[in-house]
Amino acid sequence: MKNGMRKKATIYDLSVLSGSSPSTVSAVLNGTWRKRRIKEATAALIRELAEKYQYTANRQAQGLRSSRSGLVGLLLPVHDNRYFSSMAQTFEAHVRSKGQCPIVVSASRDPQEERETAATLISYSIDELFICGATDPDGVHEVCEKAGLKHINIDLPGSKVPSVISDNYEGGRMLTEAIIRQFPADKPLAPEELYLFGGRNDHASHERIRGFRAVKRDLLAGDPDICIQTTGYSPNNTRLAFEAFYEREGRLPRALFVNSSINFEGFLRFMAGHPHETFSEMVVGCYDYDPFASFLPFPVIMIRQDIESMLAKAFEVMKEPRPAPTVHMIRPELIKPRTALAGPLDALKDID
Amino acid sequence: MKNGMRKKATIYDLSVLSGSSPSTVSAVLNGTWRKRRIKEATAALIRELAEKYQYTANRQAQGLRSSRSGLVGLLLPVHDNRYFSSMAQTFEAHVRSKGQCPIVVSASRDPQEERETAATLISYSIDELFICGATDPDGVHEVCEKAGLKHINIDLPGSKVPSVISDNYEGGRMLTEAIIRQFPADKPLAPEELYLFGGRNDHASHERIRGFRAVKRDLLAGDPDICIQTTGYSPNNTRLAFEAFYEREGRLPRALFVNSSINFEGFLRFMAGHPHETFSEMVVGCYDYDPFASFLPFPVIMIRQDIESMLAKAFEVMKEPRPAPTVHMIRPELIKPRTALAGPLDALKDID
DNA sequence: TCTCTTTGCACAATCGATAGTGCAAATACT
DNA sequence: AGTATTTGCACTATCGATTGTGCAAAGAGA
Repeated sequence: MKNGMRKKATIYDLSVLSGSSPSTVSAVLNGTWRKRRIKEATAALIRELAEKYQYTANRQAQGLRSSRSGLVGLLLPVHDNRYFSSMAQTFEAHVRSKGQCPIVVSASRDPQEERETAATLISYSIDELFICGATDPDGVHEVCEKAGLKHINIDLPGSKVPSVISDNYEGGRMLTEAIIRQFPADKPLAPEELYLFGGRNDHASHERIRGFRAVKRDLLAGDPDICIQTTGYSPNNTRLAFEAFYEREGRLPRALFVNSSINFEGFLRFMAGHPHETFSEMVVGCYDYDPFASFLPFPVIMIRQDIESMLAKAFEVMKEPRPAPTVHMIRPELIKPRTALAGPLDALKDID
Repeated sequence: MKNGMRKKATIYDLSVLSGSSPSTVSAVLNGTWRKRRIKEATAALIRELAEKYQYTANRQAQGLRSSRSGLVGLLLPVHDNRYFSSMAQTFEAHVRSKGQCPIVVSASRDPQEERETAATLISYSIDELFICGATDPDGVHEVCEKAGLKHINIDLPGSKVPSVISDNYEGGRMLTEAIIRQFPADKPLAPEELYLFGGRNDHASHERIRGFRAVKRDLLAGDPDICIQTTGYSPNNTRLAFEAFYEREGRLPRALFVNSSINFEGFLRFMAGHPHETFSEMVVGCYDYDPFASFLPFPVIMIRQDIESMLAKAFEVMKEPRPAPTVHMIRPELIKPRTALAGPLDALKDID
């Protein structure tokens, strides 16, 4: 085995070594050789040489010629959050199983960055783009459309192409009901004791709030507007909202519906400044699941969005030739307090 | 603005539109035009047309010609964990600021998958590879070396190229000492009451354990071997180890050093099966930081690895022409219980 | 043996950008 | 005016693969 060759082997190298033409080598190595009526023996020889010289196709050349790169993009708001990183993990498995290469990037929930990032991915001729949690899905759509790039929305719906989202209304209902039922019948919750914090002017927040209000009116017979505090998705703004509330009221609400784990982090920041006892009587529901959050010192009810099903559906829809711009809703799951779910990590073999 | 053109504009299109040759267009748009003595007016015209027709260079063609793709790879064990997803987030910011495109993939801590994944990235002619937490860094090294790809190790060191890692010995010491000091002088910890769970036969685990034992011997004057339970990185194996311990001893150790947040998830699974009181008296130290874990019902002391500094150092070393295979150690930070740190998320603007 | 078909492969154009080279026109200089 | 420079750009090969087309040699059929 003579190593040390600086440059990678190409079909031209193998062509010389095998005595066949580059096109023959190409056909053998990309699987189209039967169609081209290449002799089995020729193919075998070339495969052997390819093995010996560790040939791997140059994807840029392939992509240039075929205008398909084998790259599949996932556009996320951010990486460092269990929801989105689980999304990345599951996405990667899907893409790799199709023999393609995942490329996951984040665009900070900024409409312009979303469009520019999409454009960058397009310049690499990615084959498909999954747009997850975009602030402006239709803006990204335009960029993709113009480049003839197939794309789909996840988590937040757009209007031009199919979307696969969590059933936020139903999830909001489930979570609200679970929060209310967490209180014993002899100390029931009053309507003004259940607050929702977080979220902003996006579809997911709207639907969750709609579910929240519906159940609240049903079960608690009341729903004061003051109980909805949309703080955006910034942890710090969320913290400020809690500080303001606490300042005003001298206490926290008995029950809390937190719009996302990112808002929950804002709550943590508030917690850091206040003693344990402040929280001892409260119940929190959070739309998103995080294993550590599930074990906090007060009951935390969580909603786990069914990432696997959402992505499975998205990949399925992606396979259709010209899918209608339908919104597919996937029912999320209610997770009771103190629950440690298995995740993608569990698929790993662990040696040593 | 006449839209609707299916295919993207190329330098040939602009060449026709501008009346210049493709090479002139290319030079103007890639910035080498002054060197080529192109008239300012010609350049202006071409730039204007490029703007109008929304030209963006085809990176595959560029890459094929120049054998540089503008892609920079990060190889992770897994995505869905705060440590690695923060790594991805910070990495992405660095790469984007250099005008390149990040490509983050995971290889499940499996040596063969690590090598194959590196090979895949190489087939896309990535410019650099950051190998993070690889089980077999030197195996990946061989693949990169053979392809002439510049690379560096992060988190776990290799022997052939530079590595930037957390100072695990010092971190292990800091964490152990903090755990011990968490106990009041009148109820001090005995050597056999402090256990370490998690980790395996890797450099990071070894160093953390070395730090653990050194401090334990110093402060507690004893260090029984039984107190080290290496369970690997699987949450489930970790849970089993705790179950076994509990079965045997009828209780948990008073103090715990958990090797990583992934092992901590195994502890969560154990917690799910046991009532609150089981943990009320204990102190846990975890090597890794997770904001939610920091607020669990018992004191959790955490180590935050300094991801920003590690990556900053890695990118700095990467710039050197032929860096020596040194191991650079970055001191991690001790995080006291109930601490919610700001993260990369805080850089986001939040509108609405 | 001679035509007809099938087999097996080589040739050459192409994808979109880059960079070395060469050459006419414009300008400078004597 | 005549030569020497400089300016401004076009030409062309190249990166590594894909694919439509063409053609010689081998085999089949009469």
